[in-house]
Amino acid sequence: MPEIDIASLLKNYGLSITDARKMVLSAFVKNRNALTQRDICNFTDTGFDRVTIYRTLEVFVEKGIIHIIPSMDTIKRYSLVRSINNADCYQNHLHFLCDNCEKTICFDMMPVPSISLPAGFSVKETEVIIKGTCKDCK
Amino acid sequence: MPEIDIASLLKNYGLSITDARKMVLSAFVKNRNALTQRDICNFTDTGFDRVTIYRTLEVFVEKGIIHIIPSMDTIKRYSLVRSINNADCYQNHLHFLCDNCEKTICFDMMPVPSISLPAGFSVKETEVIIKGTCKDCK
DNA sequence: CGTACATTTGCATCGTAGTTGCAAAAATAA
DNA sequence: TTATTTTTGCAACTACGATGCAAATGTACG
Repeated sequence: MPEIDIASLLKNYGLSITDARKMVLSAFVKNRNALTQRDICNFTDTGFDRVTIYRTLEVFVEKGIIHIIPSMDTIKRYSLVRSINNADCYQNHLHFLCDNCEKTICFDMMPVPSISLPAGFSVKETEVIIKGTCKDCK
Repeated sequence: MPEIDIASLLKNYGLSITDARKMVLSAFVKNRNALTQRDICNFTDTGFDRVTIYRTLEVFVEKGIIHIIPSMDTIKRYSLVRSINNADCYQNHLHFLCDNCEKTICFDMMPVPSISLPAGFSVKETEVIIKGTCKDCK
């Protein structure tokens, strides 16, 4: 039963269990792509208010359940945090942006090569955005 | 004389030479960090209209003079295209985001390791965003 | 150098993503 | 079940960015 998993997942993150949160979290669990507030409102078509979705996404980011994917336009995109952290606990995220279907596909399971920076720069997180054509569009 | 360089640079890109374009381009040439429309309006304090700056940035992106840096918020950030393209003409961009001073620093001169994706995905451009603390803030 | 045409700029206006305050509703704890 | 805390929904607001159009500026050519 997925319902139970979602609810206990919320509990594990120290969040109270509400219909909106269950809905948003399962949207991410079921979907490999990045999601926007609009995606979530439209796709599931449950009648939650925009503001509720915004606030739910905000809380999920604070708790480290999802993260914001850097993007070129002015729309915030989110995806589940599934990255393999390396020995130093840096977070690495890898996403693919298809310039045809415009989907953002998560490749967090793939290793991101570490990049050495000049002295004095400390690294907390690495985001790799690869642009091109995805396998469904080619 | 920097004026002349800027003007001929515009000409080389097939653009007519106007005060607004000279101002915006020199802002990028003089600045190693990423710039927003607001940065450009505030920093130089020449009285160009917001819209003029937006349109200038748009034209510069089309001509390949600057590019949009993926970001986590809803503000568009731009920086000069200075990347070394590899043999296959992929564009690689590397930027550092300081979580203290919030500057976006361009490291386009550094090589970006190539990442192999599953079959069927073709790569046109790679954007690497490294988050952490910059050398001035540590 | 001055005129004619093309391009760019500024103003007003609009669209939309995201935010905030507050009262009602729902969740948690006792 | 009740009391307290948290979350939700509504309304209103902010800010970035986009668009249409007339005035101003740039370019090309005689």
